[in-house]
Amino acid sequence: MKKIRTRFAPSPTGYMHIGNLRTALFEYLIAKHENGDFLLRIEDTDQERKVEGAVDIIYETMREVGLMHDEGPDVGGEYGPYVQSERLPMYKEYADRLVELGGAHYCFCSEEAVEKQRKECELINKAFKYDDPCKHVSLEEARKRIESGEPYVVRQTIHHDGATYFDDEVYGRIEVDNDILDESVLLKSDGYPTYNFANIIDDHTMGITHVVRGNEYLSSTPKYNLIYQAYGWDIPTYVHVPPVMKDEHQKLSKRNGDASFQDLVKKGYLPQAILNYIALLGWAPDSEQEIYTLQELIEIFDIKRISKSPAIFDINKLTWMNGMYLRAMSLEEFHDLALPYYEGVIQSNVDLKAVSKILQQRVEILTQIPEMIDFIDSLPEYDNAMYIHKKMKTTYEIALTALKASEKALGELDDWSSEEAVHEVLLALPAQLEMKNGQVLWPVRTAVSGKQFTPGGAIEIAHILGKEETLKRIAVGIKKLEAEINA
RNA sequence: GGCGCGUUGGAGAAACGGUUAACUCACAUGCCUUUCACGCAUGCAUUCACGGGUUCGAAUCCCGUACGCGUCACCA
Repeated sequence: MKKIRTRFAPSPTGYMHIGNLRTALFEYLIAKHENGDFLLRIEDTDQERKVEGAVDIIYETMREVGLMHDEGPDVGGEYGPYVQSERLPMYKEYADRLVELGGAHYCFCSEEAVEKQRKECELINKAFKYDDPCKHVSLEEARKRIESGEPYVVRQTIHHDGATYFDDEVYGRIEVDNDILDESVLLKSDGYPTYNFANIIDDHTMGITHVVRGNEYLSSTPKYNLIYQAYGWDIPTYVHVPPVMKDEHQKLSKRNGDASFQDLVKKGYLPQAILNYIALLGWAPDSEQEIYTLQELIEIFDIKRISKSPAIFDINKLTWMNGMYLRAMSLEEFHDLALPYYEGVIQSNVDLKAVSKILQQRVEILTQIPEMIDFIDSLPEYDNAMYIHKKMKTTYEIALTALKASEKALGELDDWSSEEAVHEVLLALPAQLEMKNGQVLWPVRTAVSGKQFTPGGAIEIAHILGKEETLKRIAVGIKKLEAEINA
């Protein structure tokens, strides 16, 4: 059996679209599942849409996500060059050959002439199909006109009888009448190939066995097959994949302002979690497992389980999954990731590792960190009502008693190096005061944090803040409560 | 408009003609617990867009309808 070869062929637009990334993932998985090759090809035939630095974003994304290509512009390979703009002479050669084979012809029509016909079609609400007078120009004459410098394009020649079909791995057999196929431009007048053509030539000459792409190409695929046939080439295996949607009507796209891969990373999502999540969009494993490493995906990926219908991107589930990844890693790994988010919000001298420890179990996306820990540097203004907690059964009086007792007990504790010591001191209080744990700990937590919700409880927070700061905040609490009660 | 494709709960989805339609997210409730979160447990589609048909039996096969999406560029 032939070695499977797939390719990811993005245009350098400066934006790594989530849908494109998923296509790349599928291409990678299809190849690697069979120990095949995965290559990267840059499709930059549209000179007008070229964006500076866009190719680097592609490399960067692929690296971050672990989709390493075996061949490509940066790593080389036997089938190069891997950038379409560097393959120009080749397309011209193949185009000429296709003309000789009868699969295409030279066309000298002006864009205006084509446009005129298109308008007419639109008027009568008919699908546009260019009726090209140049089809009847003899090859000899055409060559003469080219020789004389007349601008031209190479246009596909289609015999409008019969039907063409192909078997897609996902959608099954697709059949269309040749009669509706438009004879589109293969080689533009600037000498660049169109996507239609470049793709075919590149995929064939690079030995691509599985063409994976969005299902918007489903209806034009028969046209491409006609070209393969004209050359006498084997038609590749087609894997058309359903789109990734923003909602039930719109695809995920930059135009809609939807998040790109880079945007998501910036928002605090992990590349691995993103990859894991998108693997499950439009594809489902034969298992109930949700969390997969890339290696596991390679092992279980099966083209047959790719879905035909669109999938809506659900940031909610990605967020959940990201939290799973965060919690599954070691404290050290998490700490390294969290560190940049402490920058500027924690200036005081606290044990950041201890902060990471309480955060790891609660953070879902990294960017949530700043607002979770903003109370560490300075005690926020807070309402006394926060001391009242129904479930904890606290009142102002109870809270005041608890704080006073805590102030005294903690004041006598000198060794704050371990959390255990603080734990021991505070947990000795409820018995002494004949209170429930929560009646002591809730007020303390409130006093030291000034927040409704905090990562970690009274003990962890007090330990992180240290003796001086903790006592200072408890004193503030006592003062506030006394004022409240006397009022 | 022609052609192509799709339609299982709020989202991702399983099911490959055979009893009560998996599982995950979300949501709700309870337990655990010093808050939140984690974790655990329970609930959440008498029904698979709709209408016919085939069959002893259909989400699964066939036909039609509706709705949605794609495509119809010297963009990819």
